[in-house]
Amino acid sequence: MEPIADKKKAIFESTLELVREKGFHGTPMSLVAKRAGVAAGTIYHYFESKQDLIIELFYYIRDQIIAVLKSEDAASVPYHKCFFRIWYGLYEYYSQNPNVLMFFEQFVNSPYNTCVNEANRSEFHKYLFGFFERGIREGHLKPLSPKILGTLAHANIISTVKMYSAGHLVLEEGELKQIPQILWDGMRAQSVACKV
Amino acid sequence: MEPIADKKKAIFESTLELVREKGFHGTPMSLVAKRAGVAAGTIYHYFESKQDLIIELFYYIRDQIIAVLKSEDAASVPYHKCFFRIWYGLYEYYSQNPNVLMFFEQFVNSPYNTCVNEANRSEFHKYLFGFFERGIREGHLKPLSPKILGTLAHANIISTVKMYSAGHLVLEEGELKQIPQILWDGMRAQSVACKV
DNA sequence: ACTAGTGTATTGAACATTCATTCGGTTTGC
DNA sequence: GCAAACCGAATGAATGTTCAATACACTAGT
Repeated sequence: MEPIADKKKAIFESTLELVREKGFHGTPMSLVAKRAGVAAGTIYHYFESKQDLIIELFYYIRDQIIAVLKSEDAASVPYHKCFFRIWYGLYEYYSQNPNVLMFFEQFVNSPYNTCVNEANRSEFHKYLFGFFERGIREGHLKPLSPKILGTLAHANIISTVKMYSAGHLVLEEGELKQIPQILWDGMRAQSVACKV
Repeated sequence: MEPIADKKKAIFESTLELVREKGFHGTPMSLVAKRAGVAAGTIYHYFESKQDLIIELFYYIRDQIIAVLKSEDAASVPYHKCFFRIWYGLYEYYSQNPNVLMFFEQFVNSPYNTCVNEANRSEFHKYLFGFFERGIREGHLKPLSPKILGTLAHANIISTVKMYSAGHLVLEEGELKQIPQILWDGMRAQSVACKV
């Protein structure tokens, strides 16, 4: 994987910022160009069209998120610990990259999402679901579909970050620790004695 | 609250469909008009601008969702039961109105969301958080902020519906029952004996 | 070392199109 | 007969994209 050309990266970052500020429809190519410090025509040297730019950008950040996932997952670490490490890892990443989160959320809820073929979209899911598949297999988690557990976990993280960045969340000491705990308590294999 | 004029409702429904199909930026007023069976100018009789239309539409569906919430919440029903009733109620509503869900998600992740003042946005939250406040007060739920529990619960419902409507979820018998159960197990006040 | 040559990167003004909005006129309901 | 509802072609601004021209990087030949 060769390093991304400077200008290409600048165009990505510029688009990320603008989409957060103004949405897809309020982000003209002329502004993308200006903020990236390039000419309008240059964008079309790297990308076929606006749609192409946005889809490529989606892949670009998808790979970053996968990297976070990989860095926090380790078969040598106890599963329970990995679970929390991944939770915090993604939480940190999204918190520190709010542009990414907003773009991501706008993207997956927009018709662009259907432009991405299944294989590419689920590259991220492959890793996420794999982790939960392991948890089920090893008996740490309730025996549901890994897809379900993975999706619910991710939604949990994302909505926590959104609360935080919207300023709705007073991060009282320990409150941040209890959120992944809710998730864990809900998903972990219940001992029979606990049935209410 | 007087009943909404036929044309106005037609414009709302048309916009809902189109936003799902093509996103905000791919939804021209001319198409909204055509699909609603009205002239372009008529839209401007009911709404000041496109932005106004979209924000009004947001209120329109917000009120529908509040209605679902109210219809499933009843102080006379045991809390635990209400919890599941609300979960299924919203699940059903979003499942049967996928346009609403898509619009809602696009809206809250877009800059339009910042056009809505806090009081209006949180009209829905008022009811949702109120329900969780009660659960905490009565000792059914973990003593976290109602905002946190409410937001996590809603995210849980929404991502379940999205999984379903994306076709990723094989609704094996009982699998749908386990998802709110995960939520409940995570949020309910843990009896001390259960600590692992 | 110098030149000519070749392909890539970059520019930004110009173009064609799209789209939100307007407005003068027409219909409808009372 | 009047006001509100409605129409839809016209308008003007905004925007994605193109393209002819320029700058740059690199090689090969002398």
